[in-house]
Amino acid sequence: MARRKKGRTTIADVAAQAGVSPITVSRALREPARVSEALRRRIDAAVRDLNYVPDQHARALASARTNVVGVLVPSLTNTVFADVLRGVHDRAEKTDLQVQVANTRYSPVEEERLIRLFLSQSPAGLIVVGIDQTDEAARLLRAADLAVVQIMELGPDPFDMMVGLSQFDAGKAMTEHLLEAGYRRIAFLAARLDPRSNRRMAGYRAALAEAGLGDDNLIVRTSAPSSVRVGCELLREIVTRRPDIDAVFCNNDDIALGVLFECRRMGIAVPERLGIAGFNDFEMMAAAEPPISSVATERYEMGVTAMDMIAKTIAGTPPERKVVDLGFRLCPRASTRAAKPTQAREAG
Amino acid sequence: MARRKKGRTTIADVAAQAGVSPITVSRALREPARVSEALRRRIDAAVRDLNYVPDQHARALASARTNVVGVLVPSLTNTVFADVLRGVHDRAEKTDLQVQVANTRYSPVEEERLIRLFLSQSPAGLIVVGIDQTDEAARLLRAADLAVVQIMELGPDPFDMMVGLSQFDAGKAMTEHLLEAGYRRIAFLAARLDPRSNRRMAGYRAALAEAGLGDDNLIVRTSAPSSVRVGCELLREIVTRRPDIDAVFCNNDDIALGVLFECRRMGIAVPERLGIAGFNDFEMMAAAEPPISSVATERYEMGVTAMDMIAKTIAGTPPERKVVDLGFRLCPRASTRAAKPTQAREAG
DNA sequence: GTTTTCGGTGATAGCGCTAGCAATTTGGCC
DNA sequence: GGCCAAATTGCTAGCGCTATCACCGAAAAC
Repeated sequence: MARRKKGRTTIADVAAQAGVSPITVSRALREPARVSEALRRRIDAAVRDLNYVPDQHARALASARTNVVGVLVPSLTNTVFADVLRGVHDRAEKTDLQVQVANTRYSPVEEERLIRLFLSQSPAGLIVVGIDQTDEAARLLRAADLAVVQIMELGPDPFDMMVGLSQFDAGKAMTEHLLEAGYRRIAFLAARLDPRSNRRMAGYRAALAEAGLGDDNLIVRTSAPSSVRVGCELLREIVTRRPDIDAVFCNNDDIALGVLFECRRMGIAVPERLGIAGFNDFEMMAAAEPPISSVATERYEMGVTAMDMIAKTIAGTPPERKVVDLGFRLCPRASTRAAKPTQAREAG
Repeated sequence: MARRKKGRTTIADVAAQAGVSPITVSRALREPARVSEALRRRIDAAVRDLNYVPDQHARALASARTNVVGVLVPSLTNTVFADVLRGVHDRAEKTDLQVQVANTRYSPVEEERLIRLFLSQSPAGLIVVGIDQTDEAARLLRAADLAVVQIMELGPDPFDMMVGLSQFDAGKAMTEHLLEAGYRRIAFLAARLDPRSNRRMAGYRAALAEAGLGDDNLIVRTSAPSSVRVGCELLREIVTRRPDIDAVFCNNDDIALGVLFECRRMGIAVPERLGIAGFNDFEMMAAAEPPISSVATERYEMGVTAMDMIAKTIAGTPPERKVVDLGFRLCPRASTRAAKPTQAREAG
């Protein structure tokens, strides 16, 4: 919308009011330590008096640096990323950093395009999800001189910083929990598999293999995006294909919820006849009837930490640890409390 | 992150390559119609050749206008707003507009602060939720020369543009559905009430009053933010206080889900002993057992439309209709199919 | 044929800020 | 008391782009 910003209060106005040169005001604002106490006070007063707000565009143009942190997420509706974004925004609010979100739609190619787009605007930092960027995207990020944080999972050879958890370990831990609860024929239900789901599934496979119970016929997936309805459908599919299963490990809570509803519809007793486990530990899992076991992850904290690492890096005091493992928390609930006691380990 | 953008390809590089002046390139990019066909082609080729990306900061500084659209939402985790934001982002992607999201945390004061902050950066447009801004915020928005869209609900005297639905009508419609289904003692359960919830509740009250069934003792609320667990608690509270209720209209789907789970725990038959209705029509409602009645709203479409209105306004071709009613859709399901047939209307 | 119009293009002058260096002041030291 | 280093402040010159006005040639009008 056109319009000269006629009235805009500029740094020159502040300088005049404080009786100093504009550049001194600029410094007082950016590096207070380099300006004498007396001037700093006069300048601060003038800034407040005039209600001065620096023009980010002029600042960016002159300094070739911005206060924008780009965040590339695979989905804007998935609660998992909404939680992360809340953390990112909350932490950003305490700084003068601006958050710019973009949606990669789970496509590495789209992600690369967006990384290029962001880099052309010299952001102060970039937050990307996971470790499966395209080779070219990885090259660009490594070459770029900015703060980059990879979130949601951990991996070797980070571009720069990293905060997440081992999806493999988490998937394995839940599977081991099911085994210990006495379940033996544990299916894995998943909708469209993103890289993190894949690693959770790998954890599931590893646990079953170690118990001598591996069986790829127990895995059911679909290419549809995840939803409660898909959970219903996946349950129908697995009980048709393998009526002998005694538990399902759902790749996420939406699916687990759908499974629970479908069990109710089909008259399958949970947890006696079928154990149900989810992943993410959405709030509803504990409130369900029966409460559904899940794996809690520190999503909000992940967003906060990622932003914190970037803020610290920009401030010139990079975080001590460049890779942070936020872990996960197994939340066993009634949905996996099988009749049989813990005679686990003895394999089946 | 310091660093001169040394290599940056500028408009001058493009101009040189195309053999024209920089200003002509600038025009070719912004108002292609004003440049001759021949030059436009040469310039487009040069842009592609050099991989030129305009510097948004320089552009903003020189023109005193930006391509930023601010979006102020009350919550970043509420799925309702996540849906809207997805629409906003999707539509923004087709333009060169950038989306800047901020969280008001349901506080009008915080909203006013953020509006001030945004306005100081002369955004191209602003999307705000609802019609309950502070007087000062309203004054600022009316005075500002930019595209403003109010979303989620409708009301008299819009600042500029508006896209939403009548929350009152939606609340009333669902209540009338419950009455027609034969329910007579219909409770209203709500967590922290935002202005839109309040208007839905007003619709509920109006419908009951018209049926001669009004009774404020049927309303239960809490100041806690909404969640499934809160739904469980609210159900316990209402059945203790009023064991005679035969249906609950939940202010949103989270609560409805909690109610369903708690009914199961307490052995209350749904829909025979108790009808359950929610609001928003989240995907899980149709998949639940029994499927839960709800009111669907066009949240994604609302985000798309709001952004579209802004894009059109900025392009100089404002939308024909400045106020768009996207309506709602009643989704009756098994959870409100009471035993008694439709002998409604006759009041009770 | 001259003037008016006008589509198309270019030259100039900043937008508000900061990098880089110069100038000035202060303080410490012999 | 003079000199150098450090601390403090200011000047100059843009960052990359666009608003504004000026210009030019060709079609339209007289």
